[in-house]
Amino acid sequence: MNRPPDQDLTILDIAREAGVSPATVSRVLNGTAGVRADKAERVRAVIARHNYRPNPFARGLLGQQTGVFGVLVPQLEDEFYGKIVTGVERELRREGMHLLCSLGHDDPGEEAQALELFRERQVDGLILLADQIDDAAILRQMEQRVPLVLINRLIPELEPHCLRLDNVRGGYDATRHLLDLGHRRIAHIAGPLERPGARERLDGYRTALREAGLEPLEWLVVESEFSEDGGYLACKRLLGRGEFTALFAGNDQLALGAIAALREAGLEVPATVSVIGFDDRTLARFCFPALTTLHYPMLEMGARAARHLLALLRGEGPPALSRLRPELVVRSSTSAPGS
Amino acid sequence: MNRPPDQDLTILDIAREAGVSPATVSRVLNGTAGVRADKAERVRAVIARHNYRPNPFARGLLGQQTGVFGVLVPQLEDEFYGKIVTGVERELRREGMHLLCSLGHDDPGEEAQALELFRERQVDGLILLADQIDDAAILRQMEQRVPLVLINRLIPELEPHCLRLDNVRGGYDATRHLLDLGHRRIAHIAGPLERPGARERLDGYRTALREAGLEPLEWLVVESEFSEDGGYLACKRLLGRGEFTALFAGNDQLALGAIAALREAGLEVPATVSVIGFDDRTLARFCFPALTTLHYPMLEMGARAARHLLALLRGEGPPALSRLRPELVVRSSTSAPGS
DNA sequence: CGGGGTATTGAAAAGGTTTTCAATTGTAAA
DNA sequence: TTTACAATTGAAAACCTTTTCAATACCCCG
Repeated sequence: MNRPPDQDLTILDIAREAGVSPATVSRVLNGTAGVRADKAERVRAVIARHNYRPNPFARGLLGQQTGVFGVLVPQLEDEFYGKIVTGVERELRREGMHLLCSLGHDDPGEEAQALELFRERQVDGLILLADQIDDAAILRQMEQRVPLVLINRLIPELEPHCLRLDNVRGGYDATRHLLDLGHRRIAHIAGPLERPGARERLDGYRTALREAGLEPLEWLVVESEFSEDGGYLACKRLLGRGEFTALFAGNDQLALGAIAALREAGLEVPATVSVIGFDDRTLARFCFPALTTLHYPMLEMGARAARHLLALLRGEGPPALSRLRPELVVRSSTSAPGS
Repeated sequence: MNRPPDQDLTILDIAREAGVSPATVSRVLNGTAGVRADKAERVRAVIARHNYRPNPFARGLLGQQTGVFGVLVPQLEDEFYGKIVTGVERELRREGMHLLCSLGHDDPGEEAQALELFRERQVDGLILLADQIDDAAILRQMEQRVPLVLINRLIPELEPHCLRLDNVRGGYDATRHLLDLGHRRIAHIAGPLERPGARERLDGYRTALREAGLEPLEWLVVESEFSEDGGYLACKRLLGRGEFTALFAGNDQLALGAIAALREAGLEVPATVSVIGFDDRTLARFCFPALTTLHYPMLEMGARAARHLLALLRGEGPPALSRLRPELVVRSSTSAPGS
């Protein structure tokens, strides 16, 4: 059923065997213009018999669609991005599309290189997960009329194609969970605030506090890069500033670092301090104590990006996409204060 | 410095501006045949000025190199494969090569599809991490004269291009570590034994035992798929069979499942039973107790595969590659018996 | 200065598809 | 039966590069 194609047949061979001109075969292949039904059927039969597929290079040379999508992610060492790519791939495979994969390594130059690559290779569409490169460079891509979807980034001009997590909601839910448990003094380790995602989570945190009648205290918030070491150091800073019974970390790695710092300070998690993370990486399930966190639906995010792109390609206009919502996963790192 | 190319210049434009024929430009580009030094210099200057790059589709159409490598991995949800791909990408990027990425989803049909894709797209080389497809299908690829590297798989005909971890050694080192701690009754949860890697780890285990003057006991070994649930069930089976003070799990996930089962049975790790894993995924560092394990150098494996392929492409013949050696990482899940 | 050879160079073909444009066929109306 | 159109179809050009083959330029020697 998945027989390899007979050697390398060209459209000429198919045309000859079907008794038509190559132009007609092409028309059947692309569904363009009118080909008389009986003739089309005959051509289709020959195509199927030999499992013929047009040479992608000849097509590309004419500026046609290439059947390849470009995907840019910062890296693949973190399962986070791997899962997103997996989500993308599953959807695309179904449509017979392929994936040209590039890593940005958190470097604006490499991200730009990747875009250049994608242009040169005439990809049919782009899925970008790039923090470093500036809006202008991305917009320039758009002028090449390549459909494009951004993940975790907002460019106002491209808003309908920006797929994001509802981070405000996530920050709110995380904080709310701690409030519901009875915590009143809740610290927050934010990710780098130049990142919109980190800012949004902070916003959600503040909103939840205010809604509970608490004024957010400046000294309870520290900023850190998204890493375990960062979390460790940030938590130490917090501990030096005053007391708190709960901590909302901007992501799971920060949470792990923070837990290490708390443990080192002789504080028990969650007995003395509750900790909640964000993203729900695999290790959140296995670390000790197992981390309460907000689940980032990575596969789903990738799948949506792919479907969005396919829709654009078909000229369907972007699907109305609500922002994806993170989901609270309660494990063992949070509890009522002093329990 | 990384200026995008001026619109889309063709080799004709370059030729005209340099006052030579397109054939000469082509020769300069590819370093073929003799072009008089001064002329070559002039051409190079024009190429550089416009940052011209030949159209990859026109090249592909002529059966030339495409500058793209195919990479097939089972999936990307597990950081394991993501890290390998990252290692590959880093090396390739340096050479200006790109990555067509396909997932096999542990399905022989999808793996075959991927190979077909790679053939159709005329990739310059292949890096395969595929367990399901049979040797013959892979060897058939080889007849297309595409350089190819296999990771974690041995096909005798392709031996010089098979890049593997020294699993026997790993199994030996793991068991030896437990023996050195003073354990005598050491159980093993093996991965699926139709996988060579799993068999090799088992071999290493047995060798170490024999070397220590212990006869491997059949009932101390169970087989399981590589998953947490599998580890949990396998460990329960072991517990039903008799007593042991240490357990060597075929990989980290198995170890985690086993630890859950041990905990459920009221046995402490490592106080009552020591557990050692394999691979050293991120979670091994963070789970509780932190897992002693053998580190699989994933980035290095990917990087070597890429360098190997590049060497083949340059016709250098395969680098003499010793099998990569896993490294023991001692954490908190192992200790002397009864301590 | 002529001959033989080598080193450079360019013209043209090839590679497989799509698309334009003109030609042909078929159909319906007169 | 003829005319006017629309529906199909095919020939040929175009896309951009590499490579073959023949031609030209250059060099050294006699």
